[in-house]
Amino acid sequence: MGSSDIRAFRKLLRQFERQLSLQGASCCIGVTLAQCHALLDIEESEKTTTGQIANNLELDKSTLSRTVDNLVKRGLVERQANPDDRRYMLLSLSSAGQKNCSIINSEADEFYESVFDKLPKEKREDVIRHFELLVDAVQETYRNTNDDTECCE
Amino acid sequence: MGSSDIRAFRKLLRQFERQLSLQGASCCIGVTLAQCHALLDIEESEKTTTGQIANNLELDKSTLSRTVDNLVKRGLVERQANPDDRRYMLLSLSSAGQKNCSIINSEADEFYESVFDKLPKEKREDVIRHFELLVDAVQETYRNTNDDTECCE
DNA sequence: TATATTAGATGTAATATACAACGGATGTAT
DNA sequence: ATACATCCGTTGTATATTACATCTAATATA
Repeated sequence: MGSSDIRAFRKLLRQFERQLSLQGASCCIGVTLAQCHALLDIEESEKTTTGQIANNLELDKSTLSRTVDNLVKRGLVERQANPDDRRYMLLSLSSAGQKNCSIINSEADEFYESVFDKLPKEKREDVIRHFELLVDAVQETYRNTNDDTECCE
Repeated sequence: MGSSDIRAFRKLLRQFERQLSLQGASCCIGVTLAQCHALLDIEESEKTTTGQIANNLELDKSTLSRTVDNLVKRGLVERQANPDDRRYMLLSLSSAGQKNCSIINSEADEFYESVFDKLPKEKREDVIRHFELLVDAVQETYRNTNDDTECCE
């Protein structure tokens, strides 16, 4: 693993970042990338809290409070105080929200199916498995990194 | 490749997106993610044009015009009209810009070296190679996708 | 020469985001 | 039991990114 390998990898990564941000720019049902992630997060863990999602999405709690506000205004998410501890707000999908998640999921599934169609059949699982290794390694590196030596790209 | 594989992959992808956007949020030398990408783009192809970079970064030309504005104001980039066709602006790094790129590169190199350190030695190249397959497949899918069936995540 | 196209800049508006401060709810210690 | 601390979420405020539409200057084309 010479430094030129790292450079080549980083270049790929930038390209990928651009692809992803392009994708998120205008979302099919008119939700932003963060809103979309929040929706899918809520879908996955019903009765989650605002703070939990802020953590998952690496966003400030104030940002997420407003994101959720918008989702509530659009009628996609319902917010109710947890009766056991009324500081917490429990978030769940409305039926419209569930429908929207279905749309997002089926369109995204379709997109990525066609991505994997472009790969030779025998490599598809390898690509996923190695991607998982990468994501985990990045995750772990973040955890170990103190804020001083933060990277920037 | 069942649909549950796709779902699992998409979840990984969202996690990765969050990691990357976190990383870009506050860049080491105080440039944003797009500024950073623009700098590295200019570094790579000296005497490139504003439009070229806008294409590379999938950003509107007006957005990039302002991004470059900021980089010029910060003294990192120089902008000069192409004498052969004075509609074009040729962009190049100032010496301060070169220095900044070095900083970005060395910090990012360090970060990703430590990412790959987390992987078993024999898998590192595999991870990169498979990532490249993925990025290329996504790229190709974008090219083939008409705007109607755009994905959103 | 007149018109069309192109590159980049600017006006404008929408949006995402973070930080700070605040309010109410719960836990803790004296 | 009361005072203090901590915690969750919201709101005030400021900044920055971005796109679309429009504009200007430069070049190409008919």
